[in-house]
Parts: sequence; C-alpha cells; structure tokens
Amino acid sequence: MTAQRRVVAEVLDGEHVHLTADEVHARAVAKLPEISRATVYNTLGELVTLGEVLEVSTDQRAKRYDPNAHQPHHHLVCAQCGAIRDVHPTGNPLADLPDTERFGFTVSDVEVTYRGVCPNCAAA
Amino acid sequence: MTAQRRVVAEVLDGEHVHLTADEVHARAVAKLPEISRATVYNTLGELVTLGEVLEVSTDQRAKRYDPNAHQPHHHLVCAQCGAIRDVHPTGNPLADLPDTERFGFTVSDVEVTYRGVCPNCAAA
DNA sequence: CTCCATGCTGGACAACGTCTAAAGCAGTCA
DNA sequence: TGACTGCTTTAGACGTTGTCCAGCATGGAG
Repeated sequence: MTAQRRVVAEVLDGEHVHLTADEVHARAVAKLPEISRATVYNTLGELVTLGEVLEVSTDQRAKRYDPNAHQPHHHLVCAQCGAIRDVHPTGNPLADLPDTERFGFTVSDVEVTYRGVCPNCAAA
Repeated sequence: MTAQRRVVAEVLDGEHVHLTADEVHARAVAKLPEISRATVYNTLGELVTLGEVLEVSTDQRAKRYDPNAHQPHHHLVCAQCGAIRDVHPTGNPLADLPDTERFGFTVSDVEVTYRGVCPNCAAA
C-alpha cells in the first residue's frame, strides 16, 4: 500500500459516480500532484482484479470504474448525455438463458444495460 | 448507392459474424482496393442510423457491427478469446425494471451481455 | 459543355490505453 | 553502514480506434 494507491482508492471511495480513468487521474493529481497516468491505470487494473472495483463500458469511448462492486447491479444510461444510474431489476437474466442457447459455454456473468433518455435531456 | 457502399454492405451480408470496423475495411479493400477507411466508417455509421446494422461493444477495444439487426437478440461473449454468439434469452428484461428504478428516464432499449468461457478455451 | 452537389480519398488529428526504460525506495543481509 | 534485491513509480513513446477536413472525382441538371 503506497501513497499513490491510497489516493486512487480514496478518489473512488469518495465519489459515488462512475468515473473514467482520466477523471480518476485528474482527481488523484489534485491530492498528489506527482502521480502519473500509468500508475493510475495500473492501480485501477489491480483493483479490478481484486474485485474491489468494477469496469463498466457503457459507451465505447472510455472505460468507467464503479466502486459499488459488492452489490450486484446493472446500469441505466442516457443515450444523449451519457449519465449513468445504478439500477436493480427484478428477475434473474442468468436463469433466462436456456441450456440450448449456451453453446457449451460456461456462463458466469450477465451485464444488463438499459438505454433511454434522462429527464434532463427530455426537458431540453 | 455507390460501389463503395455496395461493397461494405456485401461484406456485412456475407459474413455472419461480428466484425470490427477495421475488419470490415480489410475485407472491403480485398474487393475494392482503393476504398478508404473514412468511407467505411461513414458507411457503417449510415447503416447503423438506417437500422440495417447494429453496433455492439462487447469489449472496449473496438465497436463491432452485427448484420442481424432485424431480429432482436443478445450476446454471449467468451471472456478469454472474445468469441461472440447471438443468443435469445426467454423473458423480457424491460419488464424487469420497475418504475421506481427508472428515475424518470424514458427507457427504450436493453442490451444483455452474457460472459463466460467457450468450449474451446475451456479445453485449452 | 459547364455547374453544382454529393461522395470519396488520404492524411492529419484526437482520445484512450499500454508498454518500457530508467529512477526511486524500501527492506535484507553481511 | 553499505551493497544488494525486488517492487513501484515515472515520463514519455507508442499503438489502436475513431473522427475530421480539404481537395478531388463523378454524375446529373440546365
């Protein structure tokens, strides 16, 4: 546990939104000016490997990091502004995939992304 | 309808796999050597707008283009080799999102991505 | 034939992420 | 204490993917 890793962890812990790697870097620099981009990427990668943080890619521009890794949830994305909310649908999509549709895969995870327009963008 | 657009459409029609933009470009060049990358991107973008082709992003490296746009389906991705299969789960995930979880969004679409390990990678 | 609109081309550019060589910074062991 | 060892960080180069733009080609209208 180095100063750099602590700062990255603090940034993610403090902000309960879905930050991009660059946003994490920007906030980390505010706390520790000499931290480098590579370190932020490395640390984020380690946190993902450890299961402390989830990688989410709702658009294909930049990965986002979700500190809420311990409670399973899915995402609702505004198609216009890109805002992301965590949502908790009922039902279990894993159970909705019959064996005949698994093609021999060992299926371990499902990711559900709802897309729509948020109230802000709808008003504009 | 120009020669370039025809070639892009042919590539997508001929290959029932999920190609990246660069793969589409490579195959298009084989049929029409002077086609440029920008044209492929433009044409793919138009096809997506027209609803003829779906944009899929299962990894965050490159968008993939799915010619099977007219039948709703979801995707099963191998976490190791990246292979993609179309799947048709039972149930309707849209109905699984209660109003209290919509936060005022107008939800129009759901994308479900199953992740696992394909038989090939499991054997290796 | 000339003009005009449209589309194509090639290359520059931008965003995002990864890699590498070198330096820093503990601990360990004599 | 001083050298050794291994891990981390740094800065920047690099690669990939995608977008933009200025100029050229093409084909139809008048």
